[in-house]
Amino acid sequence: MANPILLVEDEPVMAALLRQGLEEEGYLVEWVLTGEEALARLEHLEPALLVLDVRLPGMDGVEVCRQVRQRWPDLPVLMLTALDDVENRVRGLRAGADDYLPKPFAFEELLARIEALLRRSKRQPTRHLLLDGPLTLDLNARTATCGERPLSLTPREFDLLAYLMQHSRRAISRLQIYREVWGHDFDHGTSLLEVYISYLRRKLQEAGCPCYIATVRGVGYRYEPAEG
Amino acid sequence: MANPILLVEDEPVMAALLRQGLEEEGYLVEWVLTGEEALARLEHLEPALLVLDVRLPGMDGVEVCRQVRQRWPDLPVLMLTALDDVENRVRGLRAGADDYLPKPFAFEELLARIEALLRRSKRQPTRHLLLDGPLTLDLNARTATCGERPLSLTPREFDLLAYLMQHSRRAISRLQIYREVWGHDFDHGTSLLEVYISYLRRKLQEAGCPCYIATVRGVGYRYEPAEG
DNA sequence: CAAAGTTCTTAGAAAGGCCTTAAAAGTAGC
DNA sequence: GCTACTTTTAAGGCCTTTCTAAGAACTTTG
Repeated sequence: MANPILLVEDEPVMAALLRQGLEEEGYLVEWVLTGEEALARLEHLEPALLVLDVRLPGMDGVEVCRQVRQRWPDLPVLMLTALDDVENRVRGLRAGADDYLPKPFAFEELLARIEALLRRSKRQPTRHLLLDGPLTLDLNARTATCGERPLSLTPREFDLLAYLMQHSRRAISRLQIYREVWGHDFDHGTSLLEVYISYLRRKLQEAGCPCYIATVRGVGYRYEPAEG
Repeated sequence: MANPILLVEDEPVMAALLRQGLEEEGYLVEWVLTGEEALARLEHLEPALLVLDVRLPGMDGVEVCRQVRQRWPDLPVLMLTALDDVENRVRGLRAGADDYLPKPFAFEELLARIEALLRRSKRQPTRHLLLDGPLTLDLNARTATCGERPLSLTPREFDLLAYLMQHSRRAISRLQIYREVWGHDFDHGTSLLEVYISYLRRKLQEAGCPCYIATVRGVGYRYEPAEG
C-alpha cells in the first residue's frame, strides 16, 4: 500500500546517504546492491520509482533498465551516471530511463528530479505520515512536529506517541500499550508507562502543543488533538 | 477509487479550487453548497469522506457534523475552520469530526490529511456510540456528553450509566445491575447502588441534562431520555 | 394517622491509582 | 573507557474513587 522507492546502488556509503536523505523526506526506501537483486525484488514489490546506478557489479545499469522497461513499462527510472560518461547516458536513455543525474550531484537536485518524475508518473508513493490535529509524526524519518515546531523525542517516546495517535480519541488500555510499544504481555508493576506519559506531556506542553494525553482512569490513556 | 469525496462549501471560488485540486489527484468530488443539501445527498451517495466547512449558511458545520455522525457513524469527516476559531474547532471535534484543518492551509496539507483519514478509516473499527436523547456515551473513548457539555464520570458511574442506557426505557432490577456493573451476584446490604444513582442524578442535573433516572419502586431503576 | 418499609443523601474512612522526581542501570558514540 | 543520552526502577505524595454507615425523606399500608 505504501509504495517505496527502490534504490539500486552497490556502494554502501552512497546508498546509506541517499537512503537517509530520502527517508528524512518521508519516502520509504528499499535498497538492493545489484541489478539481479533489483529484478527479483520487483516481482513482489511495487515501487513508485527506481533509482539506478549505472555502474554496478554484474549486470550493468543500462541492461537492468532495459529489462525493467520490458516488464514494467510504467515504472519511472532515474539513472545515476558518472559526470563524463556520455556514452552510458545515451545508452541509458535509449534503454528507457526517464531521467539521469550525473554524479556528483547536490542531494536537493536528486529530490527535485524524483518529485518531478513522480508527479509525471501520477503514481504517488505514499508518505508515511501520521497526522492528527496539530501534531505530525513522520514514521519514516521518525520525526515529530507540532505545527511548525519540531519535537525532539526519544525512540520510546516516539513509539508511544505514534501508537496513541494511531488510535486517536480512543481509550487504550495499559496492557495494550505495553504489548504494542514494549512488546511485553504484562504490566511491570513499576510505573514505567506513567513515567513516559509524563515525559510526553511535558514535551508537548513545552512546545505549546494544543493537544494532550487524557488519563482514562482504571483503563489507560487517550490522545486528544485539541483542548476541551 | 469508486467512492467520491463530498465537499460542503458555500464559497464558489474556494470550492472550485479544492475541487480542481482534488480531481487532479484522481479523486472524484461531489460538491454541495449547504448542510441541508449535504444531508440529502448522503441518503443516496456513499462518499468515502466528507470535507466540511464550518461556516455555512443555514445549518452550520458543527450541526451538520452531529447529524451525520448519528446516521453514518463511520464516515470520516474533515472540518475546515478559521485559524483562530478555537471554539468551533472544539465543538466540531466534540460533535464527531475526525480531523480539522485551519484556514488558510496549503493544499498539500489538505491532501495529506485526506489520505491519512482514508487510511485510518480502513483500519479502525467503527466508533461505538450510545446515543439516547441528549446524552452521548462514547464507549471507545469512554467519554460522556450531554448535548455540547462534557460530563465527567468516574469509571463506575460511566459503566452504570452505560448499562442503564443500553436498556433505555425499561425497568432494570437491582440484582441485574449488581451483576452486570459490579460483577457481584448479591445485594451488599448497603445502599451502594443508591449512592451511585444519586451521584449520577446530581451530575446530570448540574449539566442541565433533560433526562433522568426513574426509580421503579420495589424493582430497580429506569433510564428516561426526556421528560414525559 | 402512625408504623413499616424503601429510597435518598451526606459525610467520612479506606483503598487504590496516578504523577512526579530522583537515581540507578543500560547503550551508544567518540 | 569516558561521556551523554535513554530506559528502567523505586518511592513518596497527592488526589480520586469506592464503599460503609447512619439518619432524613418519602411511600405504602394497616
